[in-house]
Amino acid sequence: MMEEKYAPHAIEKKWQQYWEEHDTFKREIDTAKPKSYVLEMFPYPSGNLHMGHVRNYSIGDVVARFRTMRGFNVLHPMGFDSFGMPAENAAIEHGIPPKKWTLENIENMTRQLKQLGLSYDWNREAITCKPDYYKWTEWFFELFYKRGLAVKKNSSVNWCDHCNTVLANEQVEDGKCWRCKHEVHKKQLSQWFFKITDYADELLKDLEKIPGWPERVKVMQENWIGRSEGLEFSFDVPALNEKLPVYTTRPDTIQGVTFVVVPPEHPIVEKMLQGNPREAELREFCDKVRNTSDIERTSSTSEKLGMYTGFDCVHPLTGHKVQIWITNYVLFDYGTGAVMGVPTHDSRDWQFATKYNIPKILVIQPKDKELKLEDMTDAYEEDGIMVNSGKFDGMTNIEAMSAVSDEIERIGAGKRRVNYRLRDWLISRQRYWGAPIPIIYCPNCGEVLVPEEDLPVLLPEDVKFDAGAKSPLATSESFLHCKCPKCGADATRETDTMDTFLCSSWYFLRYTDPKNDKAPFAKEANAYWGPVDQYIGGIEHAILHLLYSRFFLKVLRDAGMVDYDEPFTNLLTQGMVIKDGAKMSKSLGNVVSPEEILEKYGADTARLFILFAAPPERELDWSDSGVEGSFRFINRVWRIIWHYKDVVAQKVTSYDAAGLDEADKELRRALNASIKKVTEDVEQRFNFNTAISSLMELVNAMYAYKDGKQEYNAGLVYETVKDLLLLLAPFVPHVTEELWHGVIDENTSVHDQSWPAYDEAALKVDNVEIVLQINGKVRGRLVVPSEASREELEKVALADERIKSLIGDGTVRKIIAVPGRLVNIVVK
RNA sequence: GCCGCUGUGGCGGAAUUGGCAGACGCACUUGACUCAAAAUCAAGCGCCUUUGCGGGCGUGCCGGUUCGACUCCGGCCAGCGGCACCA
Repeated sequence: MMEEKYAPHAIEKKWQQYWEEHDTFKREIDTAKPKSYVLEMFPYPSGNLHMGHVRNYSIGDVVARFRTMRGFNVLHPMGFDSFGMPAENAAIEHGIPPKKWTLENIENMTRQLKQLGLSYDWNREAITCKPDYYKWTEWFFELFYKRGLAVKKNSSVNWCDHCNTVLANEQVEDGKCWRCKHEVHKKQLSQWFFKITDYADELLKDLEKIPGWPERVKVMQENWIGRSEGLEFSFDVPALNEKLPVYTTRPDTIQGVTFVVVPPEHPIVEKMLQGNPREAELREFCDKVRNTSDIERTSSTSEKLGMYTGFDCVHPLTGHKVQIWITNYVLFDYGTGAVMGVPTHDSRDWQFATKYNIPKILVIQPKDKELKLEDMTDAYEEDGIMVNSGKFDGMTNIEAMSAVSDEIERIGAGKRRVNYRLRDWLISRQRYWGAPIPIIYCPNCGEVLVPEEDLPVLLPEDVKFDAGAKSPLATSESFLHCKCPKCGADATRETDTMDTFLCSSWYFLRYTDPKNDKAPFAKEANAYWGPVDQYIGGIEHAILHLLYSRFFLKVLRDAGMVDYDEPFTNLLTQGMVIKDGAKMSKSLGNVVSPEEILEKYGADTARLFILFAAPPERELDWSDSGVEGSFRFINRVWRIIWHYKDVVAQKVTSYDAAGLDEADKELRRALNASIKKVTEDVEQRFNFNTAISSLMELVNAMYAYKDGKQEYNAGLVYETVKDLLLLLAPFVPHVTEELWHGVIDENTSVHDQSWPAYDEAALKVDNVEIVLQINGKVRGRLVVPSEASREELEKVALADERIKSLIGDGTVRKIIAVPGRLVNIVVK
């Protein structure tokens, strides 16, 4: 039944069809089995899979298939993150409707995914741009709205001129749009936000609850959230009868304050400008600062500029007058948007004060030397002892931090406060291809939610895509106009859509109950499957998707929909696929398309190479001859099994372990060592590369056995062939299925079998080669019984002729014997 | 500037608890098979030195701990990635 030669294409097509017909990967809740939820980040349907996808999904597939064979009920779904700009650009540039473009791409990519032989339960597919999915995205918006977590507010937001839309903070990289790489600038607009900052503290704290995440991802999230503890207090501005609040993490330096700085955006600026004798000059300066690009303005290397406003405020502790300056180096949207200036203990303030000749007061002295103001060239930012600080003098600055905070709180000038770098998540987009925001604006009732029974608000198709800076949805008359659900008056719809990252913040929950039309998912279904046990994807989502999803889940938990705190228990971030030292890209011309590899070698070779070439977290260097090597290995497996097929056909399924000869024992040892290695590498470490190399060693042992034997032990050969196929099955699912049917059992699937167990006793060898060292240098080798004791080892080592002559008349000071490994003789 | 990761043969990588550095594969060399080539099978393959046996050196660099260090400690260097005027 099996062919003599390995023909990947026919085999792969055949078994893909077989799995589909037999629903091999369909999964239902089964409380009798432990569950495991294995998930790979779903793709954006750009049209074609790239090698990064192949790597991501090959890793996930091995884990899913392995865990299935280990007895888990494995949930392994796939879908498409299918809203977003590229579909809309296709419409603008080529006149293709976004829906058509997207669905065709999904079709093509689904075909490619199926060609890879991935063990997905396609019955659970989730496609975010389909109404049966985005209905629930809209529903979640309403849930957040009702919980006070979705709010429309006017603020300074990131705007991309190229994409004609606003962007979330997380979507601005290096001052540029994450998607089109054009420069982003700030705009004052009224937009919808999700209040992720309400969860800032928990998002930070709960990183402790996910030890299964890579440290670096957690560090990135920690930095992004940017928690800091400090003091917020106010300076009185008598001339305006106002208070000017500032935030500091260094309350200990408060007596060193010699100025206060505000950015042009600060509301107090306008009050100081009106009627100011230098109004024109100051306004010109403010405009100049406002017009510098954000990247330039927020770069720490930019020159610090400022102008004195002519206004002073009063220091809350000393009562001294302090000048108020307008500058370019304060961020309006962090803290209170105003900062106290301490030139002696903050490097930025030092630069500023030096440039404008503002006085400096030293308030901290280092413990080991004495600083003199006139000798200093920069601020002293380290710890020390308080000076020039009245009653705080003599304290360490650490003590002064709390003493000053206490004092400020006592006199009622301010309070301790925690601040975050994290900003609220801007979720509205002035784009067409996204889930509509289910809000209606009524002249009488204001903002009104679309009633739940009217969801989904469907995307209209009669729109103009090149509407410029307003949402294309505003160009559809049929969409725009509606009746107020509360009072029936003529009303209009919100024309912005939601950020696609919102759609992808809950898709892993939908997979647990994908066909539900009463709710986004049933609590019971999710209680069985959730949370995701193993999540696999690219590091580029370290902040964006992985932070939003964590936030989403916490809100759903508070709403009683789920009973756990974190969506992804374990996370594996796979490295990039590179070639010739660089990321594969069209412009470099080093792209290898999965389709050409599949055509030339088939899916099994592509999968095997990608898993063998590097450990999953590291970069993978694509090598054409390496692929060739993987193909060769599969052929080698094929030939050795072809060679043994008649022995296997005898179906001798047992043998007497006590009656084995040396060659038999060696093969049996290789088999059991390989089972152990592959099991541990896949289960505990995801070291697929070393798992595969041990399988290569096993195959090499099968070749050695072939040449070293007159008569095969049929039982041992049967066991070896069978177990080899089982061990290989998660990596190369098609060829193992073919061989399984061909030589082991034509009536069952290799993928329905249990993972093989190893026999510890079979790993033992009778004799081992140990190393003889003198002063740590290898000076000889000796074969000894493997259970030889320390004393015996010492004895045989000292009896060795070569060792004896090398010791000569030196004195043996010490002998270290490690059974099974070495004897080290220390000679003087 | 701050934080993180990575440095091992010609190349990808292995060494899981401090115990033979270089598993496995790629490339290369040789042999068998062949009229020949490819494929396959078998053997060799860190560097220097030696006819050979052997000897010396070797995991980015410098030092330390140890009988013994790719592995632990201290100090550097290089490359990559993230954050970056967050007060």
